[in-house]
Amino acid sequence: MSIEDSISEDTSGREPLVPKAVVSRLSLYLRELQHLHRSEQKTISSSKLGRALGFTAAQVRKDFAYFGQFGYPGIGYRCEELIDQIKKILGTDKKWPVVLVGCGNMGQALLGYRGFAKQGFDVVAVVDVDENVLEKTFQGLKVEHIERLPEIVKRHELKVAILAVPATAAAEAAERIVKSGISGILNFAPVTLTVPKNVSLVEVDLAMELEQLAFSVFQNQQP
Amino acid sequence: MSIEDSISEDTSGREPLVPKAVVSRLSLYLRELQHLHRSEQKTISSSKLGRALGFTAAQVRKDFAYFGQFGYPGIGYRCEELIDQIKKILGTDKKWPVVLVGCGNMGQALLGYRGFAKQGFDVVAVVDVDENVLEKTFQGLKVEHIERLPEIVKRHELKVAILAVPATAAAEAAERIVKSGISGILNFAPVTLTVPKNVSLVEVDLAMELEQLAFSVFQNQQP
DNA sequence: GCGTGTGAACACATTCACAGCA
DNA sequence: TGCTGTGAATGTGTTCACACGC
Repeated sequence: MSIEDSISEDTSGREPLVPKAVVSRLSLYLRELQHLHRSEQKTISSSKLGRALGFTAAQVRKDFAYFGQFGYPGIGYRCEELIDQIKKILGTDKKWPVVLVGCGNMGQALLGYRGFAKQGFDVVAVVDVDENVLEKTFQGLKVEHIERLPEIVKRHELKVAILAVPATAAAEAAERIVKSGISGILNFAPVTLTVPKNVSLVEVDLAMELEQLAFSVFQNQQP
Repeated sequence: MSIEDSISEDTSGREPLVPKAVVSRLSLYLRELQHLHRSEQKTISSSKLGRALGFTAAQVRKDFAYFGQFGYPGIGYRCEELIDQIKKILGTDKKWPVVLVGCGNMGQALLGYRGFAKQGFDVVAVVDVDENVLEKTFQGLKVEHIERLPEIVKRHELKVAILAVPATAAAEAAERIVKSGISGILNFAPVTLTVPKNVSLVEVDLAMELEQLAFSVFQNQQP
């Protein structure tokens, strides 16, 4: 999860700022709604949507209420309409070109992952420093040297980078990314990065997720 | 993050139950402490540890206080000692053998990821249903048919499975996993799984993480 | 002085419960 | 009747501020 606040700088402290927890549920709602939409389901009530995801009906309604009035009393929410609304809120109604930094084991897997494109994220360039992968082509993209990053960012008007290098190389890579003019980093390296506060950061640490699971299993065992 | 509570069933409602947010920070503390330990740093104060991770000193102290008194007034916390304590709390002071379910693109990457082993998680078996990978060997492990799961679980006394199959196959795979006696699933498929409440679930949806990042960038842009 | 542990105060998030609309 | 939108009440998590130990 993001270390930074998900919300814009609180310069004046007046706006009714959306809680970060709400934003993360928005993605879950979107995923479920897209699933319903594919199943030809036209509308859904807050209680059913909540049940599917493990939330209360009140929470579902309140979450949406932060952004406007999308529901129809007596009916519920129209799936397709709500999908569009959430996408607009998240900013994923438009395509996001992204650059992949690091083309090792994890990087190559992310390149092959079809799930990004489905939500509007297109990997349009790949950079690395390792001789072994430089100039090679993966999924139709030739790996360029990380020095090229500034021009790549400009050329594609990139805002977001996916960082998938070894832990030891992460800090330096992050600095290069920031200097290239990127404003958001999805970090897979198990290191706490320091970035300027105008740059957003989301961290995914797979070992940490397993630790959380281990703890949970551990608890449920001796009740 | 887990859909289930990270905490044991609230059967009687008396224990001072640890907030799930605390547990997720525990993993972050651990990562940072291990980093400090490798840098020969013997002790650390709550304020410095907090600053490194973006938390307040009070929060750091309160988090640890849920589990006991680990600090030394005037000194701080001894890194090595605290590492051991946190590992004991998370349950990662012992090795956790895990089974990987799904050996496609993502599964193979996870198999090659060295970060799991570093925290005590060993992938000891791999299962799938796809003819193309069955019987093949990856990272020294031969892919077995998912039907074998029950005996594999028993043989290695497995508690945890990593689920990395395509979305369409996830629900069925999860059911097989549950039936095989596993009590925790780390799910990489972008689907909401339904599991018995004695089974823990942690979800990692990479597209969702990118959505969160997109939103954050989107906000920071028009201030 | 420095730094922990902790009750009390505060801020934030969730749930309740009901008015109002289709 | 069914379901949304929302103020009020509750519950949970975070920060403050200070007593105490090194």
